[in-house]
Amino acid sequence: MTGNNRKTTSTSVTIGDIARVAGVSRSTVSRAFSRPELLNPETVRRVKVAADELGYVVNHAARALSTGRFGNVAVVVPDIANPFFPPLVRRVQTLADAAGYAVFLGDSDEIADREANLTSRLSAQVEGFVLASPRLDEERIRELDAARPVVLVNRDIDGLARVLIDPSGGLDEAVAHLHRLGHTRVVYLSGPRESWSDQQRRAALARAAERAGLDVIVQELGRPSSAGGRDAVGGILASGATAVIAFDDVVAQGVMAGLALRGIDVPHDISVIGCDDTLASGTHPALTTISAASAAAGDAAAELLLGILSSGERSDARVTIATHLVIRATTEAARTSGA
Amino acid sequence: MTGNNRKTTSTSVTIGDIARVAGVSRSTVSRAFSRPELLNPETVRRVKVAADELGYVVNHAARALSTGRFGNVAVVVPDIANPFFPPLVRRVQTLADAAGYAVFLGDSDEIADREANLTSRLSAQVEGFVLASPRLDEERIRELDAARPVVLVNRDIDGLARVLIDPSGGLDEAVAHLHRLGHTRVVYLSGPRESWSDQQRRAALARAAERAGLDVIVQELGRPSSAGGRDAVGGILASGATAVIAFDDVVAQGVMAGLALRGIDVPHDISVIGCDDTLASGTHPALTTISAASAAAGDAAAELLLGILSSGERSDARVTIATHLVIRATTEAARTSGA
DNA sequence: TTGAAAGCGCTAACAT
DNA sequence: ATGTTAGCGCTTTCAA
Repeated sequence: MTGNNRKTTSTSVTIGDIARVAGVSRSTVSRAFSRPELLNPETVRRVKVAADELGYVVNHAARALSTGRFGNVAVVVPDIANPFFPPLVRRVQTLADAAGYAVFLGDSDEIADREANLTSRLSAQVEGFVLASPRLDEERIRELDAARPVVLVNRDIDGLARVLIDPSGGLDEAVAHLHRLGHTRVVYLSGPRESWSDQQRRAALARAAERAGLDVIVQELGRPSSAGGRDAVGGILASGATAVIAFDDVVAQGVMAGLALRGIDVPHDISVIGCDDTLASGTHPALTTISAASAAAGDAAAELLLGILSSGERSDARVTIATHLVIRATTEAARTSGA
Repeated sequence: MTGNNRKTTSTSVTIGDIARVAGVSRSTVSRAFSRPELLNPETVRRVKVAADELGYVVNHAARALSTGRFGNVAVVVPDIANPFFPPLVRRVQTLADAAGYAVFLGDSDEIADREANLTSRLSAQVEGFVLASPRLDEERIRELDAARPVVLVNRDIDGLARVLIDPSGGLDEAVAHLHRLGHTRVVYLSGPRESWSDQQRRAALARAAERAGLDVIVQELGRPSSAGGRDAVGGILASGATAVIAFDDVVAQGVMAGLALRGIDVPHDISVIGCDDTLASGTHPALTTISAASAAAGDAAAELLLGILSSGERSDARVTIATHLVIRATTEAARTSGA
């Protein structure tokens, strides 16, 4: 009853088919979609009716070939399974979609060369990129940007559009918090070497600690993972520190698991602070952490990119997102301090 | 010193340019890339040299237009921020990439119509789909599959390729476990109505509970979220149940948070079990849960799709992934039972 | 307001 | 082993 079982030939309906059905030329059909204001409204209507009667969907490849515009953007991340990224990806997908773009996802697995492959492969079919925490060297990023506009997240390259989560606010508060609680020595569990965020965090922490007269020991970790955090507890314990600040919440969670395994109580015996606030209060005890608002970063990045694409003008905007300390249960007065 | 600063005209180099430089025809250049075995090795070499001297990168749109093949696949999920999906997406991205496909990501935000939009928009530029936990009705999925091969995850549609995580093993064990501990009444916090997983879980739980003589009360929840779980504790408490099984770990985590807020101890006062094992031991207490291996599901789905694409033959494979109970700390003997 | 014609960059018969 | 030719589906001058 509902209607006509048209020949839904799974093979694509073209503009020519519509033209035939609607009794107009192919250019008219094309215009009905791209510049309907140039046409007689009645003609537009006829075309549209014919179009969805036939189940027409545009062939983006053909359109792209003709116009040079693909209607796609790409977002590439080092590890989509790292909880920092999904909210970010989600926002750029949502905003891009609303603006009519489809989005490619690239996961570089934290390795720069894979990222290079992805971006060069993708650059042939996207309008622009959001590169979140890229591991690529600056030169290759600049090259990419020369071909297609790039918006960076957590990477600060002069002249490119970027959104930066500034850890210093949160880290200042963390250091002050720890200091107030009587801690005098803290270990920082680092992230990947290529990570801008890690470099920022190291530096901000060093500055804040210097001011507060806190001792900070940096322990290298590489790929941020729960297992990495777990395996780091030996070193942490050996350092004599009473507090640890981890590169991110996932690592912090691993540290807590490792500590628990050894029967060491958090926060009684040792305080721990994470970064990114990706685990909410889902740990035990609830993790004190530094906010990171990855969804907000995704919004900002998407807006930047879409702005560039619609205006056609590059941007060297540098938007900065402040952080703060979220105090939960894993920090408390140091036991072993005060001799 | 390193060399020649060629005219890297960010505007694309074409096969014609290479042909001119290498002194061959355009078809020869094309063949040098797609079927080099048909050419004189020396010719191939000359072409390749010219190609990367000019910085050539293939125009996928043009290639797609000509061949009908895009070299892209799409994976669509209801919510990339739900921790079940990232590992899955990651595996399909990795395997697809290895097979030479780029991957589109679609996030339907749990809404069927958005999913429909995404898939129809994407179907014009992909070779095939992985639909993870689709919210679409069967008819629309079949239509999509008619146009492009679809591999389903956690959705069981006859005749389509699908990978199914079967909750019954884990749920049987969960019920037995609860029964053994003396629980007699358990509430099940449901997931989205359109979710095949939820339907399976309800049914499997009902069967297992029936066998064990356990009382199960289903409490509807809709979109699975931590907040939803938190808000459900009122109802849970009112039900008089001593245990709750949640649709997924995120919901379970919310329940635990809500319980903690009211000073109710887990597992002393009430036991809780999650699903999917996405939070590892990252909760407090560590969550007893039902395994789900989303990464494995991603592998299976990717292999299925790539198999279909390379063989050119549809598949109605139905691969099933078993689950089991992972006992951690949130389950223990019922206090309030036994009158 | 609409149509005709050319061309986007590539591949694929079909020659040679 | 290589060149010629036509055409994928769409947009876009240019004419009418």
